[in-house]
Amino acid sequence: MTPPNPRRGADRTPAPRSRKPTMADVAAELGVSRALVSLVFRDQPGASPETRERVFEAASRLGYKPDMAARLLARGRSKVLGVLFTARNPHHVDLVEAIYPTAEELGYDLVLSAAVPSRDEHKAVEALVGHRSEALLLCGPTISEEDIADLGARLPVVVLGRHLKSAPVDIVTSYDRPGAREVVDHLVGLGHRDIAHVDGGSKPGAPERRRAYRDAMRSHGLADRIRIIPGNHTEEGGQDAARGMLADDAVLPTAVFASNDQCAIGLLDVFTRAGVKIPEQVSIVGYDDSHIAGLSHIDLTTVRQDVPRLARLAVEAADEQLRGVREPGATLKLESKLVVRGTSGPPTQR
Amino acid sequence: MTPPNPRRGADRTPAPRSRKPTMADVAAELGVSRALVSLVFRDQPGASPETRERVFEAASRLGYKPDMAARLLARGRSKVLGVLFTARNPHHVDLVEAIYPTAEELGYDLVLSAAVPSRDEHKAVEALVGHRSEALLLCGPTISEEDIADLGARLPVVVLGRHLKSAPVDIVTSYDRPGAREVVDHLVGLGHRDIAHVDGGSKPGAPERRRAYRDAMRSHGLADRIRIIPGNHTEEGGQDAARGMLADDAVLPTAVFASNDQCAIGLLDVFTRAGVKIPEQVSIVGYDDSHIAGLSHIDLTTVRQDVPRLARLAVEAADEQLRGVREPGATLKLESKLVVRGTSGPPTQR
DNA sequence: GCGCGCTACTAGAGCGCGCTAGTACGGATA
DNA sequence: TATCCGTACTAGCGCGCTCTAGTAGCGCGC
Repeated sequence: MTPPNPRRGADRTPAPRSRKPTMADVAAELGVSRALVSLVFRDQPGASPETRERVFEAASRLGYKPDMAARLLARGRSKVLGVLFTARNPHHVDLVEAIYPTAEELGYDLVLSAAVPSRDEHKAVEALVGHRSEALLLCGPTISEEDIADLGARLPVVVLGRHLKSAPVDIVTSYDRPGAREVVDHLVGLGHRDIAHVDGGSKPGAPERRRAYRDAMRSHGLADRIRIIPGNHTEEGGQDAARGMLADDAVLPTAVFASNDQCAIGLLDVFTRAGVKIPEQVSIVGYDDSHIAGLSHIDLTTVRQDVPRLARLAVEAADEQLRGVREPGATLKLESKLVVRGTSGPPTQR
Repeated sequence: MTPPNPRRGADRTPAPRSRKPTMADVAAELGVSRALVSLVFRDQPGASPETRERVFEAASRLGYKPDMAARLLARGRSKVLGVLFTARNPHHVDLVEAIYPTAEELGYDLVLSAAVPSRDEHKAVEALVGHRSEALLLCGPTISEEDIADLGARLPVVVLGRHLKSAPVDIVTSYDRPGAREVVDHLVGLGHRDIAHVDGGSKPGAPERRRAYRDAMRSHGLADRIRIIPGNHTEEGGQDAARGMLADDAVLPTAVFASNDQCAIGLLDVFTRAGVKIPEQVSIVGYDDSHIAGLSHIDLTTVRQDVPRLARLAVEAADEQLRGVREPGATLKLESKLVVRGTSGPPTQR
């Protein structure tokens, strides 16, 4: 007897609750075979309507629920999609919400795994793979491109909101250029010329937005006004950037385009607190239009990504890879568009 | 041949990727038994250090990862905790973040299931059970007490942040009375007398907070100033309540105590937008101290729940139930405390 | 020299289910 | 009556793993 498991029973039945009923229990109850019960629960042809009725009745009477783990194991296909997201990122939360309906429609079950401070993305992804996800949907993953490529070699992977040079995975994201372009157009149209950009470092989407900002500024003849302030995609990043700008001897820009909404909110926080009037003294524009941006108290001008379609395309891409109808490596891009709210307005004269 | 599955192979191997290696592959590679590989991966005694080394080496060379589904099936204990949360609720997100470390410490794996608009809590819970969760942690569940009791009869359940009269489940929550008491004390101390409460209807925690507000008001001799405005635990709830108060002919209260942070933020939104100065004209206090409340732009005075301890106690409670060391039905309550920030201040004279 | 206990390992059943390849049977066709 | 077909069902293997009950081999004391 091995010390860690003195008695099988003690470990197998943790609480004195009644054992979960299985398919065999239902079959025995009705005096039929397991296979028949299985047919009924899989909604496959081969059982008479009366039998189906009886099976369902007996099952609910016994409290039988199909066991996913066994089902996954027995089926070649698990029909489970693993979703990695960052708990703190409201845009990711929006994506997760939007992924559910399409997944259900295509017959997939979802397993979520959150990257949180105490648990990095590697662990989160391992958990998903371990739970037999057939494919992975990664919301703005920050792990290295090599790691993503390795994952992509093992199973179908769809990356949301991040560009990759060359990984055997599908990519679903928004065009950054038109969005950033619209932001700069909007601000220039309001009369701004000193438009700074707080970037997101190397976070997903950030390099592209930075580049798009630069291009848009140049095309407005504002190349000499390009000002990029290092930041990242968190409130803290925005706060730090704002503090830096306030401490700086140089005058404040009249408008700041942040790399995402959280960063913009961080800017908003520090500026408001410092008595800087928004948008009179400084206009602020974010990116993502996460649900938090629309709150009227925040009321952030931002670039809306088409979250429902992003989510739908991502799930469909995963499904296509799983069905083998095409090779991985597709890149799908959606239009995004400016949503003007209260944090942007014409600059006041100095 | 059944039409839905023309060829087994076609359905079994969705993509032309190489089959996932199994324990048998690792064992064959080394010329040992599967059981030995199993021992090594479970970190059980009975294998020599050299063998362990060789097993790990071969496993990583082949890209072997243990298959959870099979492991869950074979093990009596799955060591999986199912966590239900509401994606949109930042306090729930905080809880999820906090649950991970303790779960890991006690050797549990987590499966998350989000309740989102298109997918109610019943479905989310079924998914958790189907994925073989041994126990359920429910963050502020809104399903009926009967449903929770039924769940509790099937497997260990721990409810966070909601009181229940009589269900065979563990409850981990905060004392509402001292928190609400502190809020009212604080506001009264600042000079407020017209302190309204926007409640959360029947949402988890709301009835208790409402009652605690009433009691606190009474004990300050402000029974005649008690004013309860129907709301709920979303931004929209707070917004509606604020609009109602603004439309009302009666004068605004000088302070509003909201049933949770999201509701408070909704109030903040509408008031700010209507030109009501916060906190000069109206002080606003929330409840939960979710990470969003601390943003300096929101800077909400609120009641902090001890999220890390709540999370730890919840996981420990689930573990205790699973180990059978006690019957379910325990109620654990933690202290919570007021965090004074910028949305509360002395009332101005009228 | 023999049993003893220990370490290092293996055989094989079984977890709950899905799926292929059947069988049994009633009725239509030849 | 023999053949064929379709419907309603069943037998039993196998998914990848865990776990109990072993066995083989080795040094040890008496």
